Amino acid sequence: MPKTNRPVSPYAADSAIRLGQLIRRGRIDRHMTVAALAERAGVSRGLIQRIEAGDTGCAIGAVFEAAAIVGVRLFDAGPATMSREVESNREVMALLPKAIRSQRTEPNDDF
Amino acid sequence: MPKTNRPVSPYAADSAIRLGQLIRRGRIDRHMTVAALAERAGVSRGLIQRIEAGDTGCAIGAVFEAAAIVGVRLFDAGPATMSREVESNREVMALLPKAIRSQRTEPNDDF
DNA sequence: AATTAACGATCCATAAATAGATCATTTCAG
DNA sequence: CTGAAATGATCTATTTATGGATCGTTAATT
Repeated sequence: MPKTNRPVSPYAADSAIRLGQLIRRGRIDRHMTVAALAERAGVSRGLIQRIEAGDTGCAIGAVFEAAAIVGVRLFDAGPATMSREVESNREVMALLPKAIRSQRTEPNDDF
Repeated sequence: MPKTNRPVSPYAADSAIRLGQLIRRGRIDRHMTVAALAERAGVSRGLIQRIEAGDTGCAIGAVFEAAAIVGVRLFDAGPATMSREVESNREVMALLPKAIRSQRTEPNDDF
């Protein structure tokens, strides 16, 4: 349990917990100790524990690093294709409007 | 560009950038300004900018919160099913070994 | 083309995350 | 069953992220 926590929605909190589960599972499947994963990720043992617990305060870089090491696939792209995915999407991004003007109809809460 | 950055692997860095792209795209599709998203997520405007830029230092809770608001689907589970996904996986987790003993073949960093 | 909101970047003070050490407990191997 | 190792938890010092303000630039609308 983290010392303190900023308020987050249930979906965001659950997403962090889910990712923590995937990381823990991947680590155990690979017969790695928490300490071993921490060392390879370049972080402390305590941070790995918080990551696996789904602490929403952890830096996303540390979490993704741990995920990568234990083989958790992010956003339907493996290590080989993630870079290309990002690159090809830059073109798409370039076509989007650079600034949003009208708030139009009240922000959609439907999801 | 973030002030400072802890070293992360290309895959982790690209993953953060990819998620930032998805969030930015979702925000623009919904005609939301950066400021509007920031307010709804309960964070500062500057943080949203860093999130969309793929800054690996951002708290994962803030990133997932922004993702949720603009409708980015995480780990193949929408808001309705994420909670159940986590819950049903607790049983699976319970079956895994609680501690890892043998390093098996010492983490061979031979290459 | 002019207007003005949105954006991106930077600086500083403050709040928060992280590292590192330590201790108790659990759990696996012999 | 026993011993050693892994885990989980907690504490403090330090590093770092974040909020909030500001400024120049960009770009959408008229």
